[in-house]
Amino acid sequence: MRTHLCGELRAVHEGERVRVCGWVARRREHGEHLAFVDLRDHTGLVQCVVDGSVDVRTEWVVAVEGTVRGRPAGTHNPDLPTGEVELGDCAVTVLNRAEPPPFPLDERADTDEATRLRYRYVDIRRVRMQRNLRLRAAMVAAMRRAMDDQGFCEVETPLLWTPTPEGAREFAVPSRLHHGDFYVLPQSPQIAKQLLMVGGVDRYYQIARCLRDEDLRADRQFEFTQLDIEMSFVEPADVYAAVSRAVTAALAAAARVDGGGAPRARDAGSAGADRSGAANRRSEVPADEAYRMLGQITGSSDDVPDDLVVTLTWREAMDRYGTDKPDLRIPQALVDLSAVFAGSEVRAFQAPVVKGLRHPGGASLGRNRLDGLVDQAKQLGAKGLAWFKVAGSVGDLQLESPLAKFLSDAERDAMVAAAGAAPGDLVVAVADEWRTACEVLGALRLDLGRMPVSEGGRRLCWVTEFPLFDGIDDDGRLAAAHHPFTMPHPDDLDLLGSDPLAVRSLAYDLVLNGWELGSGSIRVHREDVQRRIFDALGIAVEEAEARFGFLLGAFRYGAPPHGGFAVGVDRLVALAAGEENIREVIAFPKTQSGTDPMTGAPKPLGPRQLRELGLPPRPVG
RNA sequence: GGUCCUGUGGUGCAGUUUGGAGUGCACGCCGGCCUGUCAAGCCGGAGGUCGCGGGUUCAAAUCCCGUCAGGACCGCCA
Repeated sequence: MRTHLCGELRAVHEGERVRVCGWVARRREHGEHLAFVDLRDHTGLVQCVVDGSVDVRTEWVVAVEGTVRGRPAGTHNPDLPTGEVELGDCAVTVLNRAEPPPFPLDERADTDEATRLRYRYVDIRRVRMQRNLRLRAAMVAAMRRAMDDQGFCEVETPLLWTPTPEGAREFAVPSRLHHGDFYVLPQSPQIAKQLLMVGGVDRYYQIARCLRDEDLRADRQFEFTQLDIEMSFVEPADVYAAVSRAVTAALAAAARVDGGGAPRARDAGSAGADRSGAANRRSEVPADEAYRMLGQITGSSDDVPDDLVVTLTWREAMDRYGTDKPDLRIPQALVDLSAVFAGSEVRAFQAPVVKGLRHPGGASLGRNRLDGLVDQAKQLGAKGLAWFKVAGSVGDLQLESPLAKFLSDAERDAMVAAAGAAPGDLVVAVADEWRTACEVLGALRLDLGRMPVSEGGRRLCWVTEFPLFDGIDDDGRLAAAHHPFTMPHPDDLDLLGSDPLAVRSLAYDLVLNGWELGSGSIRVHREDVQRRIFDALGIAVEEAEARFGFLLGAFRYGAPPHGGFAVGVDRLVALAAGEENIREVIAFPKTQSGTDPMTGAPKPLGPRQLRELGLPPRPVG
């Protein structure tokens, strides 16, 4: 039906008679003797010249047969890759008419997302979505290649799984053959992949769809995709290495797609897409930056600053950034002011820990903004927030603050020094339990320093040694931070009985610019250790058998030491695409309330179907 | 479950603070003109339940209450 793609036509094709197919991006008519039709397909846009009038409209589907020719002098279009040439002597065949699109496909337009989702099939025709979907495909292909090259075996695991009362809420699927019983859709292939290790697969991966019935966010959909990995006979460093190769391969592939490889999706559609705000929000990763990162992550390059990729323990991350997923693009870190205020008369500072944060230039913040910060701190669980505007000059500092008159000169100078503050800065401080103080200031740090995803470069870090347990759950029992099969840190095994909350684990996260890209752990493979963890969690033997029987059973038949990881593909692609939310890299996402404006899902089931599934009829009213 | 933002012809906005006629801008759409445009240009035209419901008022896009939808976040979540 076609001989060429629109976006590939160049001067080398001059003289060739070609046939291209696509959608009418625009039509420019100059009376009855001359008309221009810009034809668009997924590779780009080419100008077709019709000697006469032509009955086509925007978004009609047409085939154009024409002769490639150089454009007359002075009519080249430098905004188009095909701008040196055009199709002349065109014969236009209308393959299908189309109603005017419900919103402009032009990249400059900024359309309400609900409308875009309702007509997603039209939205996908736009350059942005074409580019994002191709970027995603290229990154997934690169990850597959990286895993294959490292000797991993791709295995599919069931979508119809068994309920496991652990972790996230699950989507339930009623059984037609066993009324009253349910399958669930997997939150992740976690248990299945561990069984594959028992099965001797040794190195497993899967581009796996995961489903969690939890409230949606900019970075969370009901269904999302993970590069799921599990490996036998490994230590954490082996997992880091395997994951790093896949992630850096994906980022390098993204750089190639985005940074100059052919075809360049951004050239499709309208000319001059660079002028659009939407286009400017995207980041273009130059290939050399991706390779620089690759060198960093694998440790194979010496000429890059060490802080591009860092490894932090969970405790360090909390202490310095107040979160387990630090955005390292923000230079400010939390500082400990406990020593400064150890003997303070300020009652508010008499707490286990006083932490501070410098906000450069923050002395200019108005009272409203400051009150807002105080409210925010309280909402996050702090008893209050102290703020100090630093004024004066070095050697003669003054503080502007409700608390200023209660501070001694020594305290004032020590605080300013500890915070690294200078006149014109703001210092905020929280006195509380260590974790609360860190988390509150961590949230404020993000609020004060947040930047668009496409700015500030890419700052990857591994966060390691997460706590094994994460406080007390609603039933008064200890809760597993990761999942109950996470291996305790070998140095902390003795604390399992005495001080479980202090036990570190061999669980780790990969974090990029404040986004949690993935997480994993070394798993428990020995029954005695597993029993001690269940003991600490308050899970009786019978209960453990009931909930995880088949896994524990499998572990009795020769479980190798193993561990793994899962990379959030949607988030990785979104970051590479410079998108603020993952819906932009998913073809058919759900809205925040979990609906699909295009299909109308979720919808009621008919009475016959309900009966077959053994479900009660829908209540009326 | 909660906090905040948004909702005005097909699209994107202004108008809402301080109530006074559905007023305006840009794009698109329809018709006409136009032989080198490329976000074509020029002329004309059509198109509105100001998300929905209630209240206050002589009068509501505007103020109040409720509700729905979309989004950001908290809770929740590997």
